[in-house]
Amino acid sequence: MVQRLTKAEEEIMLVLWRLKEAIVRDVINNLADPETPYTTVSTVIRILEKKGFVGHRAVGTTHIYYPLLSKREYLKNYLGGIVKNYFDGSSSGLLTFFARESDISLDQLKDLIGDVENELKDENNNV
Amino acid sequence: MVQRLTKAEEEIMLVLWRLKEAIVRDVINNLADPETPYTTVSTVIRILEKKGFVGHRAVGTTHIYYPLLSKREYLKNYLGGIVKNYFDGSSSGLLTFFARESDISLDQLKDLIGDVENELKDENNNV
DNA sequence: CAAGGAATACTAAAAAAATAGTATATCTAC
DNA sequence: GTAGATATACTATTTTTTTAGTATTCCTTG
Repeated sequence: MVQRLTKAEEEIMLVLWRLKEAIVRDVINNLADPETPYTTVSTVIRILEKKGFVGHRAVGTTHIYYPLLSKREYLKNYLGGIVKNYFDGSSSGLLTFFARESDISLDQLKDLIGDVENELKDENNNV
Repeated sequence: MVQRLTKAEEEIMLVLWRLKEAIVRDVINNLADPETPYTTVSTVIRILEKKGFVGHRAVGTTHIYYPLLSKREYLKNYLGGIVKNYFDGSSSGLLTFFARESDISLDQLKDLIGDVENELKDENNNV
């Protein structure tokens, strides 16, 4: 099972997921604090690489980093853990909580279900 | 904004949320590993207390601990952070992802929406 | 080809988290 | 009231995370 990202790791992974691939400089430019020292970011990326979250290919002297674990896969695990720990493993438990606590309105919720319904149908037809 | 729980803290908070209140021994007995040394658990609880997640009242020499932050409140923040970071702040984004990736079926989803709808209506009538 | 710039590697150290031992206080049972 | 059990406080160590400085390599440009 994939381990959880730390705060610093998460921020960097979010950038990598967004950019698909990036050199350290790109990552820094996309952080909340672009003043973060180069070496700080570089270190965290190398830790991510050691943990298997990130890979790289070398182009000359620079490394182009990219996620080895997709955001989707990570999220699936992450949310799965939350469902397991906070909702007794009940997916519908999370959904109910979410519907009630989020700022989403009932109408939006209904519309959304329609969308989801359509998407799921499409997916089924494709298989 | 409430900070995120660490792994060890989370496991203990989940027990406290479940038991409503507990002494250290009760917490230990409800951990995945009930062999965890007393002092280890005690230390984490005292850290949780320092951070404001937990309070206690003394009865003789023992402390009865209880959550100061409800599971609901914590989850709201926690999921809110996930929505913000992973779904561009879009609640419906999480919902769609969740509906597609979880093992919940479309029919279950529809039933569930009905339930949520009813619950939301009830809540509105009460206000 | 030498100087400067840009990149990563190496190293390190502070801070936080996780784990746990020892000391001390207090209740209980005799 | 003393022995034993039980509880927390205090202290400490290891590991992980976070942050960042210095060294080195390599490309580029004049």
